[in-house]
Amino acid sequence: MLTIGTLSKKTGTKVQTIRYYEQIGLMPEPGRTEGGQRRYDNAQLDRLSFIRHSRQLGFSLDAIRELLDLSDHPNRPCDEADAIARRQLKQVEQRMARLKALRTELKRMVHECSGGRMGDCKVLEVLRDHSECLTEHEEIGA
Amino acid sequence: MLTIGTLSKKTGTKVQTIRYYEQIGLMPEPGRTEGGQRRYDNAQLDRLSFIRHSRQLGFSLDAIRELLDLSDHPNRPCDEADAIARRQLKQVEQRMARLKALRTELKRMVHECSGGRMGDCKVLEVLRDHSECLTEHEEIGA
DNA sequence: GATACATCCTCTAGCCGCTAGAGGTTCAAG
DNA sequence: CTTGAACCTCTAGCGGCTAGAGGATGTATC
Repeated sequence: MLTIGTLSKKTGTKVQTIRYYEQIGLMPEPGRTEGGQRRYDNAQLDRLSFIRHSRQLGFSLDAIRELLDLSDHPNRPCDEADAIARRQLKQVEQRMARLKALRTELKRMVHECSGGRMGDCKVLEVLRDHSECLTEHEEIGA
Repeated sequence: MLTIGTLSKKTGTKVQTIRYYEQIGLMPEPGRTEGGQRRYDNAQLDRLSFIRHSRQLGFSLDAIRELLDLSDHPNRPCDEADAIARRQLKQVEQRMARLKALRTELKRMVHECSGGRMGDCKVLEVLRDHSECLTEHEEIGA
């Protein structure tokens, strides 16, 4: 039986985050001591590790919820889990493409700035005038 | 004189967002009609374009605030603006590196899954067991 | 001048995924 | 039996918006 603190250390998840996952129904309600403190078993440790690892790979909590559901039905075909992972891969690739465009533009800004006064600063000039940009970039909320 | 709706269309910023920028002090309080509706001039249009473009390049609202301040002092040396842009470039590069690791891992997951049942699903297996990962990846909050 | 109706106003609350802090209780070691 | 670290609940906040309720204004047309 693990305390929430031990679980926290074992999985690298903050205590508050574990309670948060319980609150939103991602983690089940654990048993309690007489005094009301949470006690976890190994199944719950595995579940939290799964969640944590999925988060590291960038899955949303909603996607993780789906994956956890799927993993409870070992006899169903696994296309669905596969589809979720593919979706995530696609998102990562899109984000990378956007960042690449940003990087190009930022690099250009920084290179062209040769350390004069603000009035002639290339950085500020580029920010003022989008038409100076070579690439399309639609970051915001990515 | 522009209405908020016109400003919204010209800059591609939602009306609510413009009001939000005013609320947090990023946009100045504009003039008003007798009836209390906002009216904007060209200086404000330029300022919002600057903000919008900076957001597209991934700058935080705080960074933009600094950049706007700097751009009001054309005689100061431009190192500071330069530094902010370099910082942003660095962040973008870090994010890209992280995403690259994620992509590798996700690709592997998806490739190894050959469409059996959930019980044998490689996707779920990898998520269950971090030690199967080849790369380090510490996404979460990136 | 009346009417219609698009656009504007303020205000509140919600999104994601946590994180922090106040103020109080429980547990385990010595 | 005392200490003090770790636990508890609850509320509020982060960034950067976004959505909706419920009402006022502005402009074009008749």
